[in-house]
Amino acid sequence: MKVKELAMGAEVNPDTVRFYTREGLLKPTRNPDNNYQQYDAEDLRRLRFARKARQLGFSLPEIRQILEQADDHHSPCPMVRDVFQQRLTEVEREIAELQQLRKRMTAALSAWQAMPDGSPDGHTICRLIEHWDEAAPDKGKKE
Amino acid sequence: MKVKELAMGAEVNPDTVRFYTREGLLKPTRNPDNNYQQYDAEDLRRLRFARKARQLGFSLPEIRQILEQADDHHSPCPMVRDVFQQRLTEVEREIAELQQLRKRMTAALSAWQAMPDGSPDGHTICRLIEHWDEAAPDKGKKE
DNA sequence: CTTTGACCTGTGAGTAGCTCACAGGTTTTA
DNA sequence: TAAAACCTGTGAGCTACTCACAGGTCAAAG
Repeated sequence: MKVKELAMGAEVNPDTVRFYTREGLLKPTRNPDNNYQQYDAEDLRRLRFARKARQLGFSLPEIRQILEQADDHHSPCPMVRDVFQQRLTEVEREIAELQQLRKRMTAALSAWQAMPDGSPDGHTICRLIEHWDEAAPDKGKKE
Repeated sequence: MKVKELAMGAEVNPDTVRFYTREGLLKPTRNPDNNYQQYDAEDLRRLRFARKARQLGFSLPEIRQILEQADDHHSPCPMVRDVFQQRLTEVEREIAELQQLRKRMTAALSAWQAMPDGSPDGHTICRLIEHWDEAAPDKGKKE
């Protein structure tokens, strides 16, 4: 298979195929006639695997590690479980953080309803922002 | 004020001060003796403003625009309200997306409880991932 | 058989918002 | 007076792609 064929087979951008190849996730051979990359069914499996793993939140280095373990005939599954658990924890942290942010934002919005716009006066730029955490006293210590 | 002093005043990394200066958010003068950047109270206000706006999810270009409007003696507040509303919408979309992801992840995790690890056999790399969306039939079409 | 268009190649830049590293100049402290 | 701490600008690194570029290759149409 050539780049575009592989890309279509996994429904990704051909540039992504090239990128993954550069990154060492795919290891095509070469057609000695024209120097084109030659991918096979195994590469298609790897690419599809990589895409699914990405959707599950694995990073490219993690995916590369998993593929390398599989290449060495070790089961990558224990590692997959492990990394996956960590990712889940992190996703939950991100959700909590965003919900916190949304809370602060809606609080700020409703506090702003009552506030006039005002022009910059050399001391303040826009009161809405400069005083938003007083209006929404939920301390947003990020991270 | 010099870079580090301003940075401490707003509790940011000195490199962030330099970066914001490069980006045109801060406009220090120069000390002709040694060519050092000279910041004043106005810059401190701008920097603090920028940091608060970042916490609220404004991008640097947006913040620059707001500051420029204020420099022109126009009230930036209507724009602030507008961009802010958009950001809130986006934050809510991000939350929904992450919750969707978490749902898929927890579904996958519980499906994996029952599955053995297995070694790569030339057809599969790690069943956990390759079959995860069959186990968790919630189609995750990522936008 | 030649042209045209679609494909291939590698490389480098762009995305956001910093953060860090580097090499060299200045100021402060011991 | 010398070391430590700061300043300067510039450039790279982080993520996971995506796109642009210049030049080589190949299939079908004229």
